[in-house]
Amino acid sequence: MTKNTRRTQRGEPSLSRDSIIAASIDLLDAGGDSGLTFRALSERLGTGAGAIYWHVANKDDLLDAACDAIVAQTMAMAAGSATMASQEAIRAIGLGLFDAIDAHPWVGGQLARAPARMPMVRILEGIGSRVAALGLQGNALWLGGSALLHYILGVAAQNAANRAYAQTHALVREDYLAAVGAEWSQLDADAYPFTRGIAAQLREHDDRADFLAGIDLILDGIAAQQARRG
Amino acid sequence: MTKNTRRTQRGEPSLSRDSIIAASIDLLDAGGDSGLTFRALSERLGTGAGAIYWHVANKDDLLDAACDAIVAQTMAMAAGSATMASQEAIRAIGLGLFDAIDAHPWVGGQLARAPARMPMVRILEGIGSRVAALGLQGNALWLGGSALLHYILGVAAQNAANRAYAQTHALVREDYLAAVGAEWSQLDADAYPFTRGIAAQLREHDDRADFLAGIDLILDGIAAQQARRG
DNA sequence: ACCTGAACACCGTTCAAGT
DNA sequence: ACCTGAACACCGTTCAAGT
Repeated sequence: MTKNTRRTQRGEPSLSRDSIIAASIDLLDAGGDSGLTFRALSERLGTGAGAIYWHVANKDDLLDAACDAIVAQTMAMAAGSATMASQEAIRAIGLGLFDAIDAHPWVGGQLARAPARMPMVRILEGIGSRVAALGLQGNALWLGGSALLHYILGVAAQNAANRAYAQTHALVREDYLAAVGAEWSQLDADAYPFTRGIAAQLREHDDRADFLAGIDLILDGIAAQQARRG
Repeated sequence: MTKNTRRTQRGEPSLSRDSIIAASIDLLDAGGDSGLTFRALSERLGTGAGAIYWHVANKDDLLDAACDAIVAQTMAMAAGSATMASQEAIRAIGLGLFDAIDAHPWVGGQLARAPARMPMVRILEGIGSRVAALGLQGNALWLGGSALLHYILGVAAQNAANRAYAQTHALVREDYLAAVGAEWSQLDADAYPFTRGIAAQLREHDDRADFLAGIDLILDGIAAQQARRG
């Protein structure tokens, strides 16, 4: 993610798709979705806005490539564990993604926005192949894989949104949760008994542990249906 | 959703928050996220852009209110069935939301973007109270409720993103799925065996049935853990 | 082949001025 | 109290012109 130094060797292009993507990731990490603009990017790279369009098609392409760089790296690390049991491997993939989105919250939003593209395919492949190794086939395999995928993407998007909201309103996690908890406590007691009841748990909960528990719930459901089919 | 007729009674404000929200929903339904602008909205309402700011705080407020109008109506309909078994009620809520997002795809994106706000609280309350009725308490209740919530929001966001992508590229569902399937079929056979294998199923699958199967998977997982706890 | 940078057609939001 | 509409500070994207 080092700053691109222009035309380091004579005749070589001063800009490359990779350096543009790396700079984009830096901007997104620093300022969230609104931190990446072609103006900020061209200033950082020391070029004009038009030059960037020679290497990327448009902003969607750029966001997709930035997201894919993070996801590809994350999946490569999580997949290194070939000797793991399938259930363990699925948890490892989930946690790897969780931590990656914790470090790069904009990735969660991008995964929710760009469906069926490479980043999602990488996750699908990682999850799906492990579900297949569990012994599922045909429709059960499809359903198990897509349930896990959608759950993971759902948590990713919500985490990203929570982070973005807190950042926009200049709140740290603690204060953000306290504010939401306070709001929920003031909901109408007849209409929102459940939400009022859990408002207190909001402050103490551990996103990462809860995320893992959700994966286990789905894995248990898969095992139960598998046992029922015999 | 009828066009606001200005100053129908003398002295009455010609604009109202409700009429602004209704017009916003129309624009979002017709043109997706990019269909809602203050310029399009003010033209449709026959006012200036500044007038709208007297009734809504900003665009986020407007999007949130539009989303909440749809979700509130959906939850009110799904909650009408008080005699249902809890598991049935959870499925009914899920399907109600699925169909609402099918009719208003932008709602899925908005749910992913605005965390812990009223639309999400309504869903949380509907789901959580039914999970509580299943007999869960304490941490198990929290985990079960949030797993179902995240799964539902994850599917909602992905469906919305798929629809938005297809609309932007002027594709009908069939052609969109065919295009994605074709892309997946051309992935490297060694790196993406799973994804290549399910590319064919992509065209035949039923989003709605798959969504329901995912809910059942989580409900089965909850039941299995409940049985284990005795 | 690659880059420049001004220009275009948009945005959300503000605000003095009106009624 | 409510509305007008021009103005402001941005966007992403294009494109003639340069090297």
